[in-house]
Amino acid sequence: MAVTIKDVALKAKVSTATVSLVINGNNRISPETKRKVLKVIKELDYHPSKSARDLVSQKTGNIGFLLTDDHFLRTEPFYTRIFLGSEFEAGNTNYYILLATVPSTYNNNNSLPRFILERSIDGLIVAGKVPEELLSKLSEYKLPLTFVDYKPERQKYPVVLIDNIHGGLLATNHLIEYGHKKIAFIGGDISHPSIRDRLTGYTRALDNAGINFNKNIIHTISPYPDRQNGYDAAKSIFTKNKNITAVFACNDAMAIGVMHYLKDNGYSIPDDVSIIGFDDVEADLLLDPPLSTIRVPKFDLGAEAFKIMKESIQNKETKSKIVLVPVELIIRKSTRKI
Amino acid sequence: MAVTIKDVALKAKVSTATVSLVINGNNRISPETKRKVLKVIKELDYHPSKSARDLVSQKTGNIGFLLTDDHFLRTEPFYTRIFLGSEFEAGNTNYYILLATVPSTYNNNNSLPRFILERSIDGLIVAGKVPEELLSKLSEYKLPLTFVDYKPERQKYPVVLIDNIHGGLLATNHLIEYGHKKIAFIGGDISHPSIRDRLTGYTRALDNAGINFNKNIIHTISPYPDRQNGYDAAKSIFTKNKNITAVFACNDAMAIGVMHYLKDNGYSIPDDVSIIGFDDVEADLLLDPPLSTIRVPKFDLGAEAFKIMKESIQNKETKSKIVLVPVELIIRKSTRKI
DNA sequence: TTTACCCGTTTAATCGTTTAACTAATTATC
DNA sequence: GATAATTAGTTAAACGATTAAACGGGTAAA
Repeated sequence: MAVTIKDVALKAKVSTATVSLVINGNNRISPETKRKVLKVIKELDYHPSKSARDLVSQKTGNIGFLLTDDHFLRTEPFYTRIFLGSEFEAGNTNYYILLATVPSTYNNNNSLPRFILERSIDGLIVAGKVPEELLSKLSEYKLPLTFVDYKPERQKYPVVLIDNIHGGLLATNHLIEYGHKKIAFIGGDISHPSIRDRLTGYTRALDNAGINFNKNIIHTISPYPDRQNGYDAAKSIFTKNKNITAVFACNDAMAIGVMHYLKDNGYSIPDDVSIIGFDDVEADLLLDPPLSTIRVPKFDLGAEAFKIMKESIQNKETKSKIVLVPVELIIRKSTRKI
Repeated sequence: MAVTIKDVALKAKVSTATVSLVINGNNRISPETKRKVLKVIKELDYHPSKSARDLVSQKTGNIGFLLTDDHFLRTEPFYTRIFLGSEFEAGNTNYYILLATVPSTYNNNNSLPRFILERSIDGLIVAGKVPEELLSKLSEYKLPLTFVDYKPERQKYPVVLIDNIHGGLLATNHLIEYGHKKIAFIGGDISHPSIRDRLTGYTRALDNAGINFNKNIIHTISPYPDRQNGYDAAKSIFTKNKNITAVFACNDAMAIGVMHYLKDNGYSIPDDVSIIGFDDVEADLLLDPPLSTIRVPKFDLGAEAFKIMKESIQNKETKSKIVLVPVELIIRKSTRKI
């Protein structure tokens, strides 16, 4: 059996209360007693039991991390990186992260994750979009929440988001600085907030540079921003417009599709067309040429969400602030000056 | 304040013991009382507190996952995938995974992870190589251990490993079946068990096919199996041997280096040289040509380790069995028949 | 000298469960 | 019909900490 506070108290000839007070740095204890107790603690290699502490303090030292199963399992490790960022940040603290997934089809018949029902978390990080039903059930608990990469409708909690507008601005500015004027935008579903924001950055950059906005070279009707849709979008844009010199794709997957289309049709990258993506997925470096892009620090998103969660637990306040995590322009070989 | 067992007992007009017995499926309780209690539980939406249960049962329902900090943070997400595999498998059970990293320079002055000292795990999964000092400190606790992708010296615990020998066999057989006889092996430090095993698979396959083992086309002196070393190894082998038709690289990183060397020197892949790697990293698909390889199911490694951990907690036995997780041959475009 | 206060420590309740030991009522056994 | 065995439930201790309240001795103020 492990060493308990009683063993320490006995050996130090004090009460368990005294030991507890020493451990918790209470200054009511005389230096002498404190020294004596600490000595015994060291001798016995005593460490307080977390279970016992949890019960009496009505805290758990755990923070939940919630996402939908499809986000957890999808091939491109976006949300799992965020999760690892939270894990990393938690490693520097006294908290542990507990992970749970909910079905993306979550409805009122589904039950909440076990860690909520059993009260084994002090706060919850929600990553990515989750069903509305889940949110309303969640709000019945007085649990501190923090959202990351998703801003719920009626937002009353802290939210950590990618600075998509700035990213769109950076990418487009980069192309403009390289002398490009005919810059196509290739995006997915425009109703998705992050894609909308990236487009906003794009138009803002054009505006700032006094370049005319040409809606013929803007593609925002793909249902999902994947490689195939990037390929198709490039086809539809490039067959109708002959003098495009640069493309800003709303993410790397689409950018890769665009690259494939261009290669298949005799364009050379970046000699004929410059191209920049968004995300900075691992594969970018292996492409030919390596893809310039906007780096999204997924790890940082998770770390930031954790920090905010920790704060809002400790401050007992639920401010609804929005934190934008900065992105970074990564220049590789797929863009060139003209 | 949350609903407790007392609230249920009060409302159901029974003792808390009865409620507890009902929850835990004890058959001493009459169907009638059971129904009554369950009804109240549902009405009050009662869920037992994990903290309280943990304390009294002297279990925690948590399993620790331990690895060194450099393994956690390294770019190629090998161990984090294993971790996610364990997380995934845990999601199907009543366990949570707690993550902790230790410095790769761990020595006796470092303390053990908090979750061990505070007794907040029921078992520990150790992923990858960890310092010997850590292991000996660990063994002072009566904690069930399971190792994954690492077999400690004096192994007394279950170990989950990649079936490297079979992988080497599969890769080499594939090349042999495609008609190759002059097959180079490009590996890193041979003292590393997994590289040694892959080489063993290679030699065994040659043996089975009655092909002579030619040590001039075997490269096992690179300190670390990365891309640059792959490039250099290819240079050293190909400048001295002219009639190599295929390469088995001990991992994909080296294989990519080999591909670069071959391209830089006018070889065409797979027309002049077939090449196969090992690991199946995401980038393989984006290479030109896409790389044939041996798929290592990292996720499965973690899941398997978790399953074994769970079993050995429940069976209270510490068998020292070795589980080999099967690998899979993935044929893409970098290998061809001659 | 009495009263009040401070200081350092202890006492004892508490957190929310589980479970061994007990009890009372019913049923079975001889 | 007396006793034993079974059944269904309760009582109370325990898990290992924290912490409000109580305590007693010493000192300072009245």
